[in-house]
Amino acid sequence: MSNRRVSLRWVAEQAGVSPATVSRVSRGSAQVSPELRDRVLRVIEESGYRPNHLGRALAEVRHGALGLVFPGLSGPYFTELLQGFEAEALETGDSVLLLASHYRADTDAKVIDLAGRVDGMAIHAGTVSDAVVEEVSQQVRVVMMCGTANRWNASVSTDNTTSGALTRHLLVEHGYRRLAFVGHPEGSPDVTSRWDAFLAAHHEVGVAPPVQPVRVGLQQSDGVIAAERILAEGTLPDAVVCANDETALGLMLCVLGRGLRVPDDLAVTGFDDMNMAAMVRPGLTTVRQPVRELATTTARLLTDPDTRPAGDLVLPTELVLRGSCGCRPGG
Amino acid sequence: MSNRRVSLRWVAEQAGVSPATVSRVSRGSAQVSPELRDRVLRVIEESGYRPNHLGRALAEVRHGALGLVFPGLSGPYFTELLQGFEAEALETGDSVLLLASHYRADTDAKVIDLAGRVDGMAIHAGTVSDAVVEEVSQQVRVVMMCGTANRWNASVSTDNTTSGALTRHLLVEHGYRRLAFVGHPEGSPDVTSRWDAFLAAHHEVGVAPPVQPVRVGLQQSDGVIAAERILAEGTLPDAVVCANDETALGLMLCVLGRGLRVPDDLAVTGFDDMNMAAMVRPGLTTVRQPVRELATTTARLLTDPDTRPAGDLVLPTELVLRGSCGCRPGG
DNA sequence: TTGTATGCGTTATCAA
DNA sequence: TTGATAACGCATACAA
Repeated sequence: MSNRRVSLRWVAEQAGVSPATVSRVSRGSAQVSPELRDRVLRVIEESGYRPNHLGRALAEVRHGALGLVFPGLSGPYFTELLQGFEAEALETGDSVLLLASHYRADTDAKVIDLAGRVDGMAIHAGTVSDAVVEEVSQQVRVVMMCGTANRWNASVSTDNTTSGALTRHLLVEHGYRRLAFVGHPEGSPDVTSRWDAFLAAHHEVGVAPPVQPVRVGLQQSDGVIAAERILAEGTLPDAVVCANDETALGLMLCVLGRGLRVPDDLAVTGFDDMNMAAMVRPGLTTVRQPVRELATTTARLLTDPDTRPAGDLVLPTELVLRGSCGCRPGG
Repeated sequence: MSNRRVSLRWVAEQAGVSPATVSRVSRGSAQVSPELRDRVLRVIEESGYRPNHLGRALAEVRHGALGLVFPGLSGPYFTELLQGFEAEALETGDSVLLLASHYRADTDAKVIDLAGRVDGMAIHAGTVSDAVVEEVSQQVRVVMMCGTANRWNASVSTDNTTSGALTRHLLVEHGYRRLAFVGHPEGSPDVTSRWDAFLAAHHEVGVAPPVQPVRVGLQQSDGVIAAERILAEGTLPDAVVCANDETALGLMLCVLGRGLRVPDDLAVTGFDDMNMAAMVRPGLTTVRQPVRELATTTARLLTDPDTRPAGDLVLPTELVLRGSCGCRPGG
């Protein structure tokens, strides 16, 4: 019977050995004579003994858990990040403690509390204050996702400047002159970089950028909202650069639903290269970002014993040309 | 300085009081004279002392954490479930340990391990074997999501039979005769119920159902695959009932991209009523399922001290008629 | 190889 | 009100 009263000490008594011996057998940490080993193993088997996690963690000074801090959870981006992180943590036998800030006021306290329950934590940029990041960085190993490293931790992000290459492509190859940008630059460091790259490309090429981005969130429904806002204005832009694929897809869906043609009436681009980008018609021109690798790399930095703060690690991204920008006409 | 060597005992020595007194002050569990209280508080403040989670949990025999076990993480459905659960857990100060099975072989072991780290766990149906569910149910409080209760735990699910009402609507109100079903009935209990209700409705009305469902997964890209499979066949069905909104949206996207008209050439329905369902054109006819409530209810059952296994709790669902089935022509 | 004893950081019981 | 002291369950130096 898997009675919950079975402790290591209880097993020791039953087997007629010392607690230390049971511990050794249980974790295979040292040599034990076959005879005693069998006796202990039998009792463990019959009693369904399982080492108590808290006792072990307290003695080992190790939680066997990793923390993951996000602003929110919605959308395929966070899903992929979460999935990759969790899968990687699973490999090393670590549990994953998830914390979403939901932009609540008491997030700092929650993060600090979380730090007391894990061996390391990944924090997505734009989620908690720098002060708190610094505080927990001194307590547990921390890796920033999509942000920048500080003195005590490392960071992993992807190259957002490809957003500039994409913009140049639209401006130079296709000769578009009026571009719109959909996204909230103040909302997240990633969007900030993409908007900056978007502006820089305009200046390089010598075309006037829009004075304002269309400030919406990063969900698919935000793309629909953006579309309606853009359609409500007098003249249509030549192309709209969305901060991510989700909004691009929502926007395309809405625009196509109104009978407009993409890219003929309006070119559309995204960022991420998520599954659906290749499946819609026309295919979505976008920037491929290794989201899963971002997650697994982060987890590995947290897990690997002999890694130390290595500054900012930037993963490469890649421009992916499909039909929605005007390339491969008819494709 | 937030030196990590500060233990309760250390604080006690610094303040010149007993450990018990520090504990009392720290957690406000008993009356302490203002004088000693201030002394202790000052040391706590200056040292940045924080009670060690493991020590506390070990003594209190309480983890302050909830586990969440899913098959996978992808898609808005799980995202919403996760978000709701996490938010509710946050309310009571519980941490959330996330475990995705990824359909791996060692899932059972992981689930059993998880059970040793939490006070209660929510398990999504179709994730782990009944035997393991039973085993962990005797160890920690368990609530099944979208499954059925056993002797030791409760379950929360939503009413999938509305899928039958939806099918009848298609058959009776619109007079469609050839329906297709997109989803994998053997893949999850939810889809099983919806497929069953779909078949039952056909029998009720006296129309022959399709011999086979279009067996694909539940992601948006699966909807695209399903569309291609359906279009590849000779004749188009009158309507296609998708197991969830995601696949319905993917399917619609693909079908509209090919120049077909919804619902004129092909009616489409989903299940969930996620955000996008109301935003696409035509609006997606679907069944509204209270996903977030499903999650919060589950979390509350796990959290509330005076709840006990209450059998199966079924949340109501509601038929939502929009344009994609043929209702409100032109809407 | 095996056992003893101590520490990990709290909480809680029982005296004082 | 306060302080010893014994759990809680396990790991590990150290001794045998």
